[in-house]
Amino acid sequence: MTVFDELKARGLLAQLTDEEEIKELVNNGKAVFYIGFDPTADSLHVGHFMALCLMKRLQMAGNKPIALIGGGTAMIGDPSGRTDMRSMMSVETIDNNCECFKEQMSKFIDFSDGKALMVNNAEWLRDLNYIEFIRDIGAHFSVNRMLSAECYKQRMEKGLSFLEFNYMIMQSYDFLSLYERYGCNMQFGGDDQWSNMLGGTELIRRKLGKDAYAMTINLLLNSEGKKMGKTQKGAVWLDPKKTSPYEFYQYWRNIGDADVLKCIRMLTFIPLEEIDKMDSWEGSQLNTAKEILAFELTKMIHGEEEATKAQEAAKALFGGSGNSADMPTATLTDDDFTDGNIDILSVLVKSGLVPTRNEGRRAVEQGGVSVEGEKITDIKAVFSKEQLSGDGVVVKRGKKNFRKVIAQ
RNA sequence: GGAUGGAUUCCCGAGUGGCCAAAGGGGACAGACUGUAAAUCUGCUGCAACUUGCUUCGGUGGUUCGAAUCCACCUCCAUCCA
Repeated sequence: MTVFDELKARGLLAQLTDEEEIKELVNNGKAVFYIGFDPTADSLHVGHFMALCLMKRLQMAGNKPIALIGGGTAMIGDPSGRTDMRSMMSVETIDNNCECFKEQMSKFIDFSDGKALMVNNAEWLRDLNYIEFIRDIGAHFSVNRMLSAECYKQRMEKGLSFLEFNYMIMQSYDFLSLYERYGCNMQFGGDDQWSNMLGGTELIRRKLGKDAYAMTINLLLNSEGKKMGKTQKGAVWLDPKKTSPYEFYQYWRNIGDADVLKCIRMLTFIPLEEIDKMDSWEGSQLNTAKEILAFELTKMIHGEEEATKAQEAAKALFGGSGNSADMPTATLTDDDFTDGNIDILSVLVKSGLVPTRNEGRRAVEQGGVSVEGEKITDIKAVFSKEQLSGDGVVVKRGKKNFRKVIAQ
């Protein structure tokens, strides 16, 4: 099976400027393509992961990826898919984020021997001369046309600043620059980037009279049409310091039935034949599929060892088997005890299971807290230091949140 | 630059002098049911104490025994006119 067909079969492809041409280039390893990443945070998240996978797949097929870090475009902020304006980031934050991105990407994509490139568009964007730029590039854009783009339409209701309006032009200019500098002939990205990407292919045609291509991949949406990879606490990060391997594992383990197979197809490298077999699974059998998904992804991001640990911890908690050594742990120090004792609310707060004592109180009152499997019903329950020493105790809030608490 | 409307707790949105920690909905959280899913039902949703304090309604001052509610100024946003 060719790369192109595989991408298609996995349901990744969304829109393409020229299917035949792209197929040809990609299958023969002749594509030099770029994917842009805006450094809006100090870690990549699940949303970026799809793009990284795509890069990897194409790289394996002999194509050359360029990871473009948007140190320049981040100065503006992409209005696509947003209803409000992005808050402006300082140059220092942006530069710091760029560094973090670089490091994470290097773990995933092979940049050795020029097999892939990583460039930062700050290089050519930040020093642009306004007048020269608008004469040279701006002249090729029609405002009427830009306004009709879907990404701006949404913002016409809430308001769109001139700053953000320029984002499309910047991204188009990126493509042109990469074409000129590195012979980059393709741009890939999330489907929400479609209009920005078309801007680039058109600019290249107008400016250089050359053809360049664009292709978008489907955004990872759940069955309700919402972007995946977000929780109430925010994005699911790839950085283990921001989202622990266990939390990462749990995110996928808890995915809805309707979304499991789609995710396996789109995100993992499991051969399609195997995935097709899972297609007939239903009911509680899907639970196995979820386990596979969670394990595979955790393995890809955090390595096999961490993935196994996360799985063991999950089994220990939910299945009652497996060992508890790898559970998330909270350590209490002497300062946390008064007269050698600590009350349940303090335990909950100190272990990070609840943010405030009020919430802890509520959790206990509603019967959501247990220690070593024993439900706590009294808000005033107290534990002595001795009880928490040694191996510690497992404290649970709700069904899925727990922490091993150990006194030092 | 001018006119008008607006800014309320995570979000939407009621509240126009005391009965307001603030209706209703959404979301989140907890419980029941389950398959660590979905749907449904119940509870709950500022902080802390345990029935009492404290902090909140864009910002700063003011009026008042008392303000989210009235006044002044400021900031920001939207719409229309230039």
